[in-house]
Amino acid sequence: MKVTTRRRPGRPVGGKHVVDRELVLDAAERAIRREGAGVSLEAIAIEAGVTKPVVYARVGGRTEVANALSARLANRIIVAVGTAIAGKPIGRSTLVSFLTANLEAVAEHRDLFLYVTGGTNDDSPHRALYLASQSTVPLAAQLSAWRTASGRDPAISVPWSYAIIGMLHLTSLWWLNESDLPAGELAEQLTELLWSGLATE
Amino acid sequence: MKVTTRRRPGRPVGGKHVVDRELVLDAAERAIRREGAGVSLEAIAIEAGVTKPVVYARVGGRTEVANALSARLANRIIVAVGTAIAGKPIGRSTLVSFLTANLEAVAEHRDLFLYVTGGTNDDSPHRALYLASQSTVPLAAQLSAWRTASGRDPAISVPWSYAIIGMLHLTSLWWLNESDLPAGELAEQLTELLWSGLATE
DNA sequence: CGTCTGAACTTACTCGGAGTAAGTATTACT
DNA sequence: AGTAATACTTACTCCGAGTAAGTTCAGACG
Repeated sequence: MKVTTRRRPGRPVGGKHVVDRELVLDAAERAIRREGAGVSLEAIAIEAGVTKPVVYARVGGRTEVANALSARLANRIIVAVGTAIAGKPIGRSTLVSFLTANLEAVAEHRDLFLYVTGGTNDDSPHRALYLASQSTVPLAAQLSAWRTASGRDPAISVPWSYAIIGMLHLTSLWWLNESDLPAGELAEQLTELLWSGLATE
Repeated sequence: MKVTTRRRPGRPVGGKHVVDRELVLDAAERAIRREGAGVSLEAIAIEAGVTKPVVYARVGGRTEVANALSARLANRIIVAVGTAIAGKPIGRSTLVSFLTANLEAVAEHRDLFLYVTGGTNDDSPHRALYLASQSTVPLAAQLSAWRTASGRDPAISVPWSYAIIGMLHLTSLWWLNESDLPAGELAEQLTELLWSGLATE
């Protein structure tokens, strides 16, 4: 006999949603942890204790799930980074903290990061941008304010933000898969490039 | 009556391959140009004038096709960049040329770039790294030689290469989709970051 | 010259996942 | 009580990846 007696069709007793959007996304994260980045929507639904159409009703199809998880991940990273550099003035050591916090956050949510970056559907370029933009917005704001404060052109901050996020993105991917450097060390190396530039001076 | 009488089953008259690997990849590029990054293998096969199993025999499944096209794209970029900066010593203006050539090459092969970066299958993180590594290898060699020549630590050049490629990668994506800056201008902005760094000095 | 083996294809599947239509049980309203 | 709306599940369709089996031609061997 089966352990899990599947829920019968029909409205559930109590009349209320059996799971809400957040619970579906929680389930999605667990499913990703278990099965890797290639999870099917059905697996996510089962993990949430419901069936596919419920997932569609709460959050949407594959793209929407991925976007929602992107938002979650971006948010966690932003929070982690925010607390790591809270109060510090912009400077070299703050940059190290920023990068370290980023790397550590990515490592902590490894599977989620791979799921989100490893586009499982066609328009993953768009999602890559979507994910990136969530991270770039606050970063660009910071940069812009900083440049303005030091009397330099702030217009450059948008492309610079994409540049920095992209740099972190690929470096993280490489680091997670093929390197065993400590996060702090890699952060230091990236800081060297980002803060001082290539120039020999 | 049909225009194209489909090839009959059986060995073709003449007994030789009707298309080789390169022709299949050419067809893949055309198919991508026509249908965008979401092309099916069947569409590629038809474009090549054959059927799916031939594509499998010549180059392989989706992943292999994507990898092969990655290699092509990476190669073209490397060549374009190589001729753009041939002979020039490493320096700020060479960096501008490097970045401009990269951006222009990516723009020229827009669809291919989106196909390759927009992983259509599960392990696109791995392919992203694969694509990246092809670009990073020569770059890392350059950087390493340069750092050695100027008496500095060359070990840093691998992560730096990934950093630079990643930066270019995401910036290109953003530029292709949501910006209309001239390539040279964006290259100038990136150079400012990459050469001089964030530091105010 | 006929036959047999292997090469180079196509046809025709299977398999799995995304997305959707239709059915069923419960609640809420009149 | 009877009806409408709600919140599910079942049971599809559709499409693409990948593969097994069938078909035709070339070359070798008698």
